[in-house]
Amino acid sequence: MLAWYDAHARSLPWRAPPGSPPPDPYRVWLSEVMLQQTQVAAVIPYFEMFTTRWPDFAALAAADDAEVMSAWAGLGYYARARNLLAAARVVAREHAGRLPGDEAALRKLPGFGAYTAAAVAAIAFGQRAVVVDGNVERVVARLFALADPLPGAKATLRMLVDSITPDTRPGDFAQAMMDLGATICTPRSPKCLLCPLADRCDARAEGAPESYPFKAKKAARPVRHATFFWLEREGQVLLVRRPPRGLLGGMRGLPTGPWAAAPPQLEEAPVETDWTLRNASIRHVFTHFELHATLATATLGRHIDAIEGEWWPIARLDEAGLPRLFAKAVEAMESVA
DNA sequence: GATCCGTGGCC
DNA sequence: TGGCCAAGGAT
Repeated sequence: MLAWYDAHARSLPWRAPPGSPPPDPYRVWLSEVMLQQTQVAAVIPYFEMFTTRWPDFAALAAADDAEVMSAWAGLGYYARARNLLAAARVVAREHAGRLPGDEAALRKLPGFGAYTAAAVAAIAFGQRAVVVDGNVERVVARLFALADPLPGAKATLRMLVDSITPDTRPGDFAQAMMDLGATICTPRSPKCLLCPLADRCDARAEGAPESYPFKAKKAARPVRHATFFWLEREGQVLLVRRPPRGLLGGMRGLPTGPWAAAPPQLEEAPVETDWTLRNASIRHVFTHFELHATLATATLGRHIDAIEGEWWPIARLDEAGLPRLFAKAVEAMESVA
């Protein structure tokens, strides 16, 4: 794997060339958090923006929460951004601005689970650690033709990864396994002819490597319905800050009514006024449900106040840091107008 | 262990 | 078209 990595490693903004000293732990950490459940191509522009604006732990620890959340907008899984800030502040305050170098200490920081702690320990600090992500699970399940389905097989897979992890260049080994999974040992149509492990791959010997790993079936995704309220006043629209936890937690958004099994129409409008229900429909797929939203619009005169939220210039909504769901609503309004 | 938590790309 | 998947973590 190391020889293959020396020849075929992907060049990525957070990565050091194979065999060279480890890169800046801050950049390794930031990239690993962004890469959680997120593909490389989606991460690269966010990584460049973040490292330009906040080049180290001290800068990020001193940043405004709202600016960091806005910068993360569109990348998804917003708890990552909240934990990112919390971890940066712990590192700045309690660890003299440096990430601890061992896996157990890393694991205690917000946003560091088993994978991220192992990956940072291996890649940024050269520690031997068992790094298991979705790519590694797939590669190893195929290599050993593991018949047990995920997620139940995770403990077995971790033992198998441990059994093949070397003492030397553990960071390069981990990245080699992940590169292999991302480029060769892909979920569908794996490119076995290019794989350095093809000779010893049990799944390939069986003839259907793409059938691994076996997985339990997922539950069907229900549909929920909501109304988004577009309230205008003098070229501005009302935005609210969502609660700090839960779905899109801590992000700006349009006021919405309840998200229910049936269209809620004008329930929980931010103000009692003459709403117009539009027939523009917004569809957005989350991990566990699909949302169908309709828009209700209204315009206020200048003297109505005492409404919770921020009045935001409509012409500058692209700067509001709206998650995609609400950005879609803005697009729908632009097409209506 | 099961659920919740975004978004975009792919076939 | 829609189901699946992606460098997972928190509760």
